[in-house]
Amino acid sequence: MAEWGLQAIIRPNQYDHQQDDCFGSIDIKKEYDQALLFCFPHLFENNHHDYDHATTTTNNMQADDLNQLYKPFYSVPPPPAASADAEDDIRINRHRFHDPDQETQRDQAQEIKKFSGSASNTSQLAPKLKKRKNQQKRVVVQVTAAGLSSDPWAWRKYGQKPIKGSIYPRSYYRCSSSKACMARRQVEQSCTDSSIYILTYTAEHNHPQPTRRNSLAGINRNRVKVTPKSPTNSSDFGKTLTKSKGSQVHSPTTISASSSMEDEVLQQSNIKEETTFYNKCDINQGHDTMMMPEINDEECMVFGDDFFEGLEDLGGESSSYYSSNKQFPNVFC
DNA sequence: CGACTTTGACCTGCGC
DNA sequence: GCGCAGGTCAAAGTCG
Repeated sequence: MAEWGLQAIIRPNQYDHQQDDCFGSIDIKKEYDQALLFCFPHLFENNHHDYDHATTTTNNMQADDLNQLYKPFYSVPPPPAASADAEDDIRINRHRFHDPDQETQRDQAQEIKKFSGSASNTSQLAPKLKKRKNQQKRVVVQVTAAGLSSDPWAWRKYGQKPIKGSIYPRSYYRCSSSKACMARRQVEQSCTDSSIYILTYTAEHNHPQPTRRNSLAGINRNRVKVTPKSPTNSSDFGKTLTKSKGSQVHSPTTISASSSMEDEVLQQSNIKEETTFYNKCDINQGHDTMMMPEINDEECMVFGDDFFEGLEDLGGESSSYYSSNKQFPNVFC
């Protein structure tokens, strides 16, 4: 993973196993749970009667569990349940749920370690982390193009920046449902696999999930079909980026507007998502697979800051494996 | 007219 | 303090 700042990838159907061996004390399950709740909370709504788990006979999730799960991400009650179809299809490993209070305490402890711990320890074990001081807890999700349009929240773009080390710019979105909502989303395209987009969610929504997206007004604009032109290097791309008014650049932004493939994805998904955003949670036989909505097995990887920090400590061995093989070692699975 | 995208400028944190 | 890089602002233009 030469240029990609994100140093780790994990597949949702694989992280269940052996992650303790791979990542020590890093709680990957926790990150994954958080990401799912953060981005796709409706997956957890009123579906407890359908939750399934391959290794237990208990299918019921207590209401208290759900309340606990929502705490970190909602200041208001969750919206009504998703469609019955979605309910039928959703399968969630109950063992992935966790106690957010414990999580909060652990996060705080980690933060304390991170910023007030021994400098010698951290500097020796890992390269200096370039973290913004006010950086909030964030959740990183990898999705494909379809996954981009599967987000039920209404996002409004407020900026785009070329990112050092990446040939693709990063787009910045804020929640447009409510002006007071501090939720943010960053979208950038993976350097190693242009079909993968990295979504980074920060802050949390302070309002219920919209039943309809109110951000569709601009989604059909700029539908000038231009063959995506992959920039050859960062500097070239930067020029293109800043001079591209009127000409589309293949970027996380224009992807939603100009790519023909994305056009189709969006047009189809825009229709579907008003009734049901998430109807494809799947279980592979024998595997405990939690599918992101409308995202295939290969399309979704979720992880958080703690995860990356742990990997940095590991020296990037795992990430180099992915960059060279585009596959995940079994040790991740 | 309202909501959107685009994009240059500006702000802020961090390393040196 | 300076420079770099990430993040945000806001004006301008577009679209339904």
